[in-house]
Amino acid sequence: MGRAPCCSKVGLHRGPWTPREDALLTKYIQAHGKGQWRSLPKTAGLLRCGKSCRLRWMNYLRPDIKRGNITPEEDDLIIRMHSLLGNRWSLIAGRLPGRTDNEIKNYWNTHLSKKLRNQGTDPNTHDKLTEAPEKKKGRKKNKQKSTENNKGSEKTLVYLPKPIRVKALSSCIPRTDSTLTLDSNSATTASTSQEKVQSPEAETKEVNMVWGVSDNIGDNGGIGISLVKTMT
DNA sequence: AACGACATCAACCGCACAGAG
DNA sequence: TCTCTGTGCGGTTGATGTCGT
Repeated sequence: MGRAPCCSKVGLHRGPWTPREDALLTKYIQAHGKGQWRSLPKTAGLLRCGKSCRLRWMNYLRPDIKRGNITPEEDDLIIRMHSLLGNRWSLIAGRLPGRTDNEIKNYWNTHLSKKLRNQGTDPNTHDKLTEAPEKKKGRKKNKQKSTENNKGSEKTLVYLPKPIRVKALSSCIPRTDSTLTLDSNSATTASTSQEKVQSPEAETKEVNMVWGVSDNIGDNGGIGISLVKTMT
């Protein structure tokens, strides 16, 4: 918003989408399918850049989108997935039917990181904070940016594996939102060599547990994650 | 009621990867 | 092998809503 455009977007509409633009985009995708984002705006009659169209569709217009009302179960799942995967929002979103990476990212930044901090857990490392959780009385005076928040936890440096792209993720981990049931034991497993998360959602009902995580970067750059569950 | 501070979230950006030529 | 194009991701911004004084 405040930055210079990455490509020539002179004459293109920016900012919030209007219902008319939404309708145009939806209509076009319903008729032609998604893809070809670059040329889509032109053919659909939209004065937007392709990226913007894609984002709008993926995050808000897709018919299978479920917005708001994140359940405590989803809450818990997000937290555990984040402890395993870090800020790999798209991977986390892939495990939450109808949720988008953007929504989860926002939800994490606004709610969950705060919640964890109040519980005395470092939202970045998921370790126990040494200092007492900050007591919030009313609203804070100084607005802290997320980057500054990260600097605050500079005591314990944790080297999470560098976020990697998982090739053809959509085909490996179906985002068909029917594959995951939060409270069932028949959870899906990611069965690729690059990403293997052993159905943490299967244990959502366990309350007092500790997850030990060891991330191994494989030879092919993939992540091997092994979970060690310890009941407390 | 008015104002300022803070919270939320939609949208943007740059970067990296994959595939085609 | 290199370049170009399309796509997807994570980080960040800023408009707007909400709350406290």
